[in-house]
Amino acid sequence: MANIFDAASRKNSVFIDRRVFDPHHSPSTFNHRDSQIRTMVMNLADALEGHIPGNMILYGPSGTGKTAATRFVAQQLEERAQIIGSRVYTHEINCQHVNTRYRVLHGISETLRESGDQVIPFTGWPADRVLSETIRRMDRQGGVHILILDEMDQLASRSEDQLLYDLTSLNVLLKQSRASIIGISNDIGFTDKIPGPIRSRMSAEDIIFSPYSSNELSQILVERAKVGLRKGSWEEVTMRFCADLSAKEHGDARRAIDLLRVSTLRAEIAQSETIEIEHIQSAHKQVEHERVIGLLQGLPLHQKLTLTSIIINERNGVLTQTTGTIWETYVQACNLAGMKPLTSRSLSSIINGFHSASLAHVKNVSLGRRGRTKHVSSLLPRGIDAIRIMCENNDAINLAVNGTYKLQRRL
DNA sequence: CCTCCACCGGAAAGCCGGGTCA
DNA sequence: TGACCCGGCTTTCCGGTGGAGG
Repeated sequence: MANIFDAASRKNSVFIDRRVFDPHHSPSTFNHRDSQIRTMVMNLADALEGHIPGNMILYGPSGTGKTAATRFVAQQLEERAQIIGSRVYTHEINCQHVNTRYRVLHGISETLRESGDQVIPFTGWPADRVLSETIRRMDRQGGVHILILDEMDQLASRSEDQLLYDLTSLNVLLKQSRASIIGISNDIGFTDKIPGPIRSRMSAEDIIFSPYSSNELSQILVERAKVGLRKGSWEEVTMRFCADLSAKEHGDARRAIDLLRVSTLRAEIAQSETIEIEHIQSAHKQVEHERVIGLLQGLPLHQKLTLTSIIINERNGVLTQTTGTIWETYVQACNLAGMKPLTSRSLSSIINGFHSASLAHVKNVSLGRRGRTKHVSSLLPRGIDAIRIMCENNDAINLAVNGTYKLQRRL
């Protein structure tokens, strides 16, 4: 009797090693970022002799290899330190989630916890106490600590200035060890948000990562394909197509690699032995749809109501949407759902958030005597029923959408 | 050239739900 | 059990502003 898993047999899989398509995979060699890596190595070599390496800040859009290059260099540094018997430790903190003074210090401290140490709670302690515990543990370990702050720009709000102050003063407070910072940022203008005194204390060297060109992306994809895909299942020309598509939109290597992964899955589903252009095209569509659907499902209630208002306005033929017209529809929607609307100030921030998430195109415009505002239009891909997705399991939105539709039609 | 609109957006403060600690 | 702390979200306050129209 046929087994239901027969068709899904991996025997003829196009993949031979899926791990190289994992977003966290670090390749054993690192190409196309030679000058950046050289600069990092020059700075960090000091750590091997027990000196304090210069602080560095790596700038560049996402998927330009900042994190991967840093991990690569950090790993090589630790290997080298082990060989020559010098004490160098790297601590990587992703500030996307670990984004407050308390959490960052907590994160560093916990990597240094030994048996017998008190477990620092996720909240509750005064942050100063977490700082002194962190310093105690760093000193106990000794050597040089490299603190890698990934997505550091997420910290640059008022309340986190204190953290940057703490970290740049570490070498004054530490007695038995040394510390140095590698910041990684998507936002090139983020140092401007840091107060001058802290910026000058940090005196970091800037290292710029620009988006990969189509050529570079193509070579990266070929490198991965050589390791991860069965020989004969792919051609350079299809990798080129995949790279061109990615370079045109973002130049993000991570997304390009993921596109190749999904394309390969598409080829497997179609029981094709080779990856064809059409697989890449349909994967491209699928990846974009999944990104948007994920975003929509994860939106908080008022953001859903705001986006719903934008879509309703659009469907009702409002040609140029401004903050004002969205606000009116949004207030109606809230009333119908029996909810208290947020202030227009909050709505304005929500709309800006849609722009960053590429859910809407937002442009500041001046209408002269008629004031300044934003022009807003949704960027949702065709074929996605955004309102239906947002309505799932949400009575408030259902109520607001249906009511607002009826109301608008009557007008 | 000046006014003035309809917002913008930074800063600060408040609220609230989660937590620790003595 | 009350004082205290953290962090996310929100409101409040308010100075700022591009450019059409007078």
